[in-house]
Amino acid sequence: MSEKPTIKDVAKAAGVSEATVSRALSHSPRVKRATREKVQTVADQLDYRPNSLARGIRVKQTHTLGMIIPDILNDYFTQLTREIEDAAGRSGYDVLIMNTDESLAKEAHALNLMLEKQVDGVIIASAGGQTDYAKILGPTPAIFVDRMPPANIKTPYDRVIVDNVKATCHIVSQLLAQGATRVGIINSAVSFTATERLAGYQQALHDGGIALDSAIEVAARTDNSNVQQMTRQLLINQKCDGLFVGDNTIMEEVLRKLTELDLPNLQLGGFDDQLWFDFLPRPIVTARQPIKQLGQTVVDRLLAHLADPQLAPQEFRLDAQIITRQ
Amino acid sequence: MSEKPTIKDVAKAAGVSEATVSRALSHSPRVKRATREKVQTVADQLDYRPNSLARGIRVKQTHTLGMIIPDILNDYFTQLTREIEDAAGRSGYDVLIMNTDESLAKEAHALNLMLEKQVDGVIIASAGGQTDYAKILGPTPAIFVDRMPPANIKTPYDRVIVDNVKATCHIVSQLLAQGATRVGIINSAVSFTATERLAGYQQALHDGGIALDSAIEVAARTDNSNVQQMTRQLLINQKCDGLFVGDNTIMEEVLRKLTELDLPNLQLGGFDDQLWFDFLPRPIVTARQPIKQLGQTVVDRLLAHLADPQLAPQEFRLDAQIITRQ
DNA sequence: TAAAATTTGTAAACCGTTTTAAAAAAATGT
DNA sequence: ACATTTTTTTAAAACGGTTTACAAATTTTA
Repeated sequence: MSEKPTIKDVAKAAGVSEATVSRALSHSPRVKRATREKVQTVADQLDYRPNSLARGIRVKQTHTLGMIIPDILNDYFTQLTREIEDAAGRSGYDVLIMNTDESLAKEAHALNLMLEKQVDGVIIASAGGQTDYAKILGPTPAIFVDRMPPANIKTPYDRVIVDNVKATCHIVSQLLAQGATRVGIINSAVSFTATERLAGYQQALHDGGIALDSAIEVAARTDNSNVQQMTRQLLINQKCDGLFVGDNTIMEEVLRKLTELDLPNLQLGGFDDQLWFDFLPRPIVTARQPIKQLGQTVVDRLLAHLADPQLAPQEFRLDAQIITRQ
Repeated sequence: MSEKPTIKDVAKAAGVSEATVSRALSHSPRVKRATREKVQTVADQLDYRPNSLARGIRVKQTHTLGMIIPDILNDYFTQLTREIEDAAGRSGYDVLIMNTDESLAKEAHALNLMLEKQVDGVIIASAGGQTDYAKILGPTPAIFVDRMPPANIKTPYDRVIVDNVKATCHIVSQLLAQGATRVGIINSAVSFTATERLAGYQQALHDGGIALDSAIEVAARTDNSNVQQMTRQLLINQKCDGLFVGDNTIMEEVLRKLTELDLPNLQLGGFDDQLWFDFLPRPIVTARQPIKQLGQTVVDRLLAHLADPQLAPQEFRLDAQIITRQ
């Protein structure tokens, strides 16, 4: 009871050698049926569970993938995580999840931990920064999803991502179609996706024949109070009648501010869809990402790289679905 | 490049023995400063990272805790996970997270995986069912949080949980105080917390001098359409002017149904607080759990059990905070 | 029935690290 | 300078599995 049984204990109890137990439990064909059954029952009875550390060190693979997400409180990433877990599970792989809270230090820690635990491959939604992933990862395969590494750093990895430019362009165009004449944007300053979404915003204004107004275009997020202040700035001072919000977490602060301001005619749009947007008193135009497909693609490609390390890196762009409410 | 460096490579490159490298990198005092520095630079230069599987098998601990949650899409559990990760990190422990999607099969798989990976202890929010945790876990310490194992199964483990009875009683009493005269309940049928919340509901009615009406009291959840149907049943057919909702996920379905029904005078309350409840057109009375404190307690106790396996199991009841809006 | 082919079991090597015990080197005391 | 103590380093033995090479047992073939 106080010590975990090892393969040795099972072998002794079953009256066979350790190697036989190993073969029996891994369903090797080179063992008599009667023997296998005997070993199996003894193992069950002892509650024997092979030590995967010992196995991993010998066979040099763990059938485990690492997944690094920047914000476990963000619904988008939890949904993505779930889909990736599912897809990996279907292929017999388990997933180690670590959250970095958008911190580079935590990301480095998570990456190190996973490599030390000898994951077979890692899935990264980057926290940004100038990390040299190739140097850290060494020969371990990896793939990026949603949050890419900075563009100035060369990476030999696959990238799976939604077409942010196109989707944002659609959303903003929709706001205009719904009657907005002056659309502002609140965007997160740093991330890879933010840059693309800004481009989509600009594209939509251009397509709509609307001159860019630098006063309403640039908006960097630093903290929550900042967002509320910017909301006021854009909607009251700048008199915007349309607003595009760059992501989930910013949207929450915007909505909070909107409960104070009385602006029934504002046309609101944002990236990432949430279930509860349906319950709000005001319709929001959103981009719903094909999360299941993203997850499946990520896992398929990573496993393909495990099977063939020579596989050339590639970028996958999927289309988001635009949700208009009323 | 194509092979990961081992301690042997470092030893050879530094011109010392493997044992010395091991000591140097683990900051053992039994190594000369000059030697340590030399080893360190060689290790850095080779991008050497110790194989934690190999270490784990030798030292018989991994400094890793496993955490099993029943629903990664449920905000409550992601918040709890984050707090537990933080608390564990402060004590030098890492956390392996696995999601069971409320499935007993996945829970069993997750538990097995963690034990095979030799986690030092496991934190469980149970998916219910009649699992004999003590048998599965063997000598590995564990602790339960929020979702307890079924009451008829004896477990030698700590339990950390909010006082569901008291909190629910408060919420329902508040609904009554706000003018409700006939309060219904929609509860999840199976879980441990559901039973307690039902008791709290009954208590509040009793305290308010209101007779129990079996027609509105019992409500089991099976699937989503079921919830919407029950909402209609209680609010229209049974003419309830107050409603208590047993958890997060049920609340979403109730709110969806409420967008169809025109019931401005309904007094609504539910367990678990969400940020976005603030943005809804209707105020909701909720119980906000002391998640940070729950997480810290869980980790503290689990680590205490690691240090002293003899420590007697204990139950910790924390109070939830009742949030009334307007 | 002997020889060959096949199946099954055994012992030993191996994976990468830590640790124990012993040896080597350096420091101290006389 | 030599004996003794102290500090560093090393070689070898774990840790718990898997796998390989090989021997033994069994079955098939001649």
